Amino acid sequence: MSEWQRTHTCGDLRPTHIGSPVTLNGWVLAIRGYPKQVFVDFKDRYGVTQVVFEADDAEVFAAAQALGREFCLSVTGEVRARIPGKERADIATGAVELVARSLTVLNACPTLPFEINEFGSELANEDIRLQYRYLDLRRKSLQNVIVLRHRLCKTIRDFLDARGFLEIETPLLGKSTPEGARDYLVPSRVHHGEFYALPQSPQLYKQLLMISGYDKYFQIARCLRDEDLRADRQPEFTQLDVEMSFVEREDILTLMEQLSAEILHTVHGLKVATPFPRLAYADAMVRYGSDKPDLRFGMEITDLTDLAAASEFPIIKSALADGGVVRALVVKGGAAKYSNSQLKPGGELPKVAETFKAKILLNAKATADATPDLLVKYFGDATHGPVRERLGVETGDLVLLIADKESIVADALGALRNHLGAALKLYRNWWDEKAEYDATEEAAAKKERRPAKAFEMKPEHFNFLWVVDFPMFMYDEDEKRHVAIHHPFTSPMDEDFARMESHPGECKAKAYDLVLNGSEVGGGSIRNHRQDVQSTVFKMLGMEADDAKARFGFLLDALQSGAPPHGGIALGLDRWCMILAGTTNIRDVIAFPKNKQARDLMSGAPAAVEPRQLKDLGIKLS
RNA sequence: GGGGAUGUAGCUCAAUUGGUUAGAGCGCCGGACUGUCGAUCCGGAGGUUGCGGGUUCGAGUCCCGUCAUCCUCGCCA
Repeated sequence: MSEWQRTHTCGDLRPTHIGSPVTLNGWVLAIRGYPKQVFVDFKDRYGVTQVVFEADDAEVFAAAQALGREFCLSVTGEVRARIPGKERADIATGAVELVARSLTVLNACPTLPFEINEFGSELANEDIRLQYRYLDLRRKSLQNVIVLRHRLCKTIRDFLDARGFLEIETPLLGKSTPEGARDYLVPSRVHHGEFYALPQSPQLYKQLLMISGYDKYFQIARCLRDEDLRADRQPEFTQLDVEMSFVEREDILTLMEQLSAEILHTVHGLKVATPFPRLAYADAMVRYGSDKPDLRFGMEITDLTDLAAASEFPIIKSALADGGVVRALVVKGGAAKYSNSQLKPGGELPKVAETFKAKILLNAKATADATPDLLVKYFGDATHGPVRERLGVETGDLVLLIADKESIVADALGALRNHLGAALKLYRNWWDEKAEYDATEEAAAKKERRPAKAFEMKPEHFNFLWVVDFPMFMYDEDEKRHVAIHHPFTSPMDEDFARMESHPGECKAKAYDLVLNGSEVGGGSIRNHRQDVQSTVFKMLGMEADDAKARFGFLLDALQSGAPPHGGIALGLDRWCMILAGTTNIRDVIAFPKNKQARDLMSGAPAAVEPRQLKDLGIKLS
């Protein structure tokens, strides 16, 4: 054993170790120099131990003078009790300290480009932290997330393994199937002019595994999509991919409910109630303006189209004449919370509606002295009463209305509902509550030198919902054809098999989404295991028979070779991690993420390559 | 691809209507301090205000362009 190899971690030492010789390896967190001692807070991912270098040992004392923050060290010495009254209850090793007898600097560290500690000072800009990701990852809170992610994956693997699932790897180099997202392409050196595609998901392979008889499959799979990024989107992301044979929708939903409950229990010690509520897509869109509604708060949307039929108000009249709808949100007690300037065009709320293409956001305050009464103006003398009744308007409420195309009304009111829910604190993210709690509790604990009492999460912080009964197709105005709402391998409902071609807009799919706190955290479907049904779906998506054969011939052939009924789901692991870890930034849950421009700021990827490499590939840049 | 925000010291941020030599905290360097607690006290170094152009007697500040980063809509079967 090398002399520098550790006997314990920086989180291990306790009073029982007093008198023992130990060696610790780790990094310098902080140095406090005195004439007679140097104190070093010594850390690794397990904890922090105070190391003392004493002046009577001239050699180590001199060496300690030269230390800097984030140096990597090996320290050998003796564990001793801290002098009475100097113990610290707030750190695990606080009763003892290590007296250094020898010091090995394993590696020095230059002046830090940013503050690694997240203590007091604000975090540096993300781009500089991404550039030095290896330093940023030394931050305790990032380490916690990385550990949580491991715990999540381990829980999933154990859960599925215990139920007979096999984890099977599928290829990274596959065939481009230009339906849906853009593929990342990989040029073939052996076959000039030909390309592999990196998988957007293992969808086809897992279906083929079902056909091969591996009836319970899962994979924690990397998926790649060459699309523009968002705060919650990376070019490569991870899915828990699951597929089962001889199952129906309920089997998948039940399994995922059990898995979700198991995850919450293992990761956060919470017991969430199952089964999860279910909501039909159509209801979700009308009542919440979203296919992934956040049900931690109410504020449902109310349809007023029928009552608006006689309206003479120009905006409503023209919207209805164009086949549109009129729907409203009631903000309880909102009349006093939103000023007229926040409500007029360009104000806070209309801006939200405008983002989602709504031409105008109508409002009406229900106050005792409201003159003119805008609901009368919008709906007329005869109808404003029934409108008021249906909305349940009370004095002090604010009514927000949009009259427009149905999809616009749903999107805009759905966005407004989310905006209002956040602005009026109708729901709280657990991490926001925790931040408030920590700000007071940790400060108090620090002052009193006691361990901070941990914030307690509740099962109610995690609101699960299934959205089911999605439509099969959606007409794409730009492409002038139907596109699959889920994906083209999804099975229509049994009763819709026969009318896919005659009434595509009315067909529903055996698809389902798992929603957690207003985030889509999973999506799946029962697949087409009959070749004729699959062929019809392709046809409906505008694929000619030979086109379908060229792209998916292997699947169509396989479906005729004893394909069992099958279905599955994919959970967005990164998003799960975000919600469990309490962040809205996907980069916080990935060890080495890309930035918004899909660049790795640390390595510099993507980057130009040697002309020789291009020549090998037969590629000329224009 | 559209909209928005930001860019000033190693880091986080100031700098009045366009007006002296661009400041502070943290970090860094040096010193002090007999047990500290991600210290404290004293001193010091550190800037082509992202880059390029323009307006002006004078630009961190105004204008044009450009680059970078983030947020957002489109997009993401």
